[in-house]
Amino acid sequence: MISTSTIVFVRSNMKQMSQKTLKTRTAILEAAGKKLKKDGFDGAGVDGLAAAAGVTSGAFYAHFSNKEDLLKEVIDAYLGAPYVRRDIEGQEAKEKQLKEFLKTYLSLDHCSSPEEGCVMPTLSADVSRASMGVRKVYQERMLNLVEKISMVVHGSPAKKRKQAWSVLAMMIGAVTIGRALPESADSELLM
Amino acid sequence: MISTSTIVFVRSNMKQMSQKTLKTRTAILEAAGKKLKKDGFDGAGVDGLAAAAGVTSGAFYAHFSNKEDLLKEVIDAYLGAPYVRRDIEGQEAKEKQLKEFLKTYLSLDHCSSPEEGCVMPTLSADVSRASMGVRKVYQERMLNLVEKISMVVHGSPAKKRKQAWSVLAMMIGAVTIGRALPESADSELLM
DNA sequence: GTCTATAGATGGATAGAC
DNA sequence: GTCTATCCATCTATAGAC
Repeated sequence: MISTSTIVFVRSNMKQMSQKTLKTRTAILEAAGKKLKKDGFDGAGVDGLAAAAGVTSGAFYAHFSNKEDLLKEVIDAYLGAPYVRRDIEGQEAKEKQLKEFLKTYLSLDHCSSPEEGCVMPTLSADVSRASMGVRKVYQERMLNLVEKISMVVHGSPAKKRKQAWSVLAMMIGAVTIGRALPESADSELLM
Repeated sequence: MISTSTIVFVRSNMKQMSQKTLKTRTAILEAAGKKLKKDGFDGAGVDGLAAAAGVTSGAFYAHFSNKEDLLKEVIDAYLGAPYVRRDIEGQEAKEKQLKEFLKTYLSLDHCSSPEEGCVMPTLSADVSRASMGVRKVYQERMLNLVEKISMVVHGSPAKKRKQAWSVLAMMIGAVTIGRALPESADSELLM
């Protein structure tokens, strides 16, 4: 199976591109991705997204066909990417890692910096208003995450998946609420 | 204590207004609120919000000082309003009502119609980007909900509140995910 | 591939007639 | 209080120079 960090840059339908081109594309993807998470899909303009990467809209449209295309690629590249590692062996070690993961995820730090944080709490509502192409990629990444999380929890296969979905839901909901509340009123909400 | 349905319309800082004025204001609040939930704060324009209530932007600005003011009032009026009733007596009846409530909340129906549904999943991300005034009202309404939910669950007072927050988080997260996924891929996510 | 410049549409908000 | 009309800023996307 191909790793997440690879599939970000190499897709079957992607034309050959030079190292420099790839570098610019990646820079836009990263900087614009942060801005997208911070300001929301409709809150960020293409000019601003491009400027975040130190380029102008002309360069932007050389790499992405439109703003929604960027959203799709951001989700494909970053949704759940850094959080769950596959290389950990043993049930106990996996559970420990999930707990560590949750502790980081449900933290004031994560709430304070949406631009650095997870894609799900900030962009899921935008995905629900986006085209089917975006939602398909979202689904693909989410199912990937669910599969990984369900490998850690207990119960029958169906129960495990259901619980994995619940864990994901709680993560997204908690961070969403934590960010909407003023200051650190969420001390009892987080872990 | 004053009831939610009353506080919607009568606030201490609100000037006296005729029945007709109040009726128009309420119509905008309701119709524009639905549109806000459907399209997001930045996705809905003032013209469109007004048009949803059958008026124009001129009328809109006679009732709300700006778009963010509408967001604040929508949250004040609708966040959690119809879901938890206070008039139910007895622990058992309360638990039963919470279960019924959750069943409705975590349903395909709720996911399919954001404009008719709860404010939290659609507008929380927008609140986190809004001014402190909006976030304060959001906090007020959320604490109100948490208090009601914590009256139903079990454990020590601190534990009860913590669990109430968890329930809320899961509700918001589940509906958010359910709406972002394509079609009914969320059969195992919902209840 | 990236820039500047711009087209064309829409955004929030105000002014003045009624 | 509500309308029409409008100002001005910003938006998405494209065109043409380099």
